[in-house]
Amino acid sequence: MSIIFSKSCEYALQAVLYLARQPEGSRKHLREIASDLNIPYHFLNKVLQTLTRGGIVVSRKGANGGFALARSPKEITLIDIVRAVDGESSLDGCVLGFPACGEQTPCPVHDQWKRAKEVILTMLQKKTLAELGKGLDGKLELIAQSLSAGKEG
Amino acid sequence: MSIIFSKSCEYALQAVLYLARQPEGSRKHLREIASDLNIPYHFLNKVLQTLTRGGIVVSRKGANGGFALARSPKEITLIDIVRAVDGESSLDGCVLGFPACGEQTPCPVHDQWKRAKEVILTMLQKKTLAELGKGLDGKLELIAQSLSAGKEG
DNA sequence: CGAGTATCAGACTGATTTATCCGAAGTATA
DNA sequence: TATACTTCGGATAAATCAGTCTGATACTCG
Repeated sequence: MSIIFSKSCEYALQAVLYLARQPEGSRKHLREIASDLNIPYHFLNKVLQTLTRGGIVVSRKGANGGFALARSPKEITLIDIVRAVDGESSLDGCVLGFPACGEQTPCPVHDQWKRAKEVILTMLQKKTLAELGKGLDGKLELIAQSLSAGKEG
Repeated sequence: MSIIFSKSCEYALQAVLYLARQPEGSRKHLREIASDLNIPYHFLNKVLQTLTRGGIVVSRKGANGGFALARSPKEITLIDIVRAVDGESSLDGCVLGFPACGEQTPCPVHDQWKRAKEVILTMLQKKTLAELGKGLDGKLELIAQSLSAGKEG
């Protein structure tokens, strides 16, 4: 299982990254997203509902329906998705679980964890979806390929 | 819930840190550890059994029994405990959940996550229990105090 | 309007994690 | 040997997470 993020959150991040790479104004069907990213259809359904309620994506029912980003990929960072899915405080709390850990009574790794957290937060909020998407032109396809290859084998 | 570590692992880290602060050669009862650290007795029981099997602590049954570190606090780092409880590969895998993420086909945050992972690994293996314990003389007691105060209030 | 399509919403199942309980087994002391 | 004490280990329950299913709702187009 993943570190840091729940499965729901992983799927959400993948799906949003996927939508960010679509031409602006277009919509993608749940069916297509799930199949391309190899995510269980019904599970992704719920995740996308959460993202819709969270204002990250917009949805449209019926024929010609589907999902699209609610805002431009230039205005969304990964932390927005994490907050919408795993909640606001998923990065708070003492990493060793001491309930009273804080600046006055720090746990043995308090300062070091603080530094690690900063690196993680930077990772999540420094770049927009647009910038992240650019860096991997063609790579998502490669990932998807090796992915489905692994499924068949 | 915690990032990175399971509840079992958190408890294990707390308990081992606690044992590292006891005079060498002494033993502590499960009852006392659980009460001091405010950890569910029966659950900590299981965790300490795991640590015993993992060679982190030694146990002794019966009167005058209890738990103690298997080695000197100078020879144990936190990563040893994490490995014994959460398993070897708890820090592996793509943080976004892409199964095919790697050096050839990196996910959008692959390099940044790599850096974060290094910071975390350093945190876990750079200092020994002895060094970690020294830094917080008296502080664990403070933590425990505010902890039980919170329980009563 | 009616048919077809696609998301929405909630209930449901299964797996894993967390937490609890209790009898068995080992140890010290008298 | 008897007794008290403490960990060991398996069974079980509760809670959370992951994944599945189904009917309702909303939209498009003929």
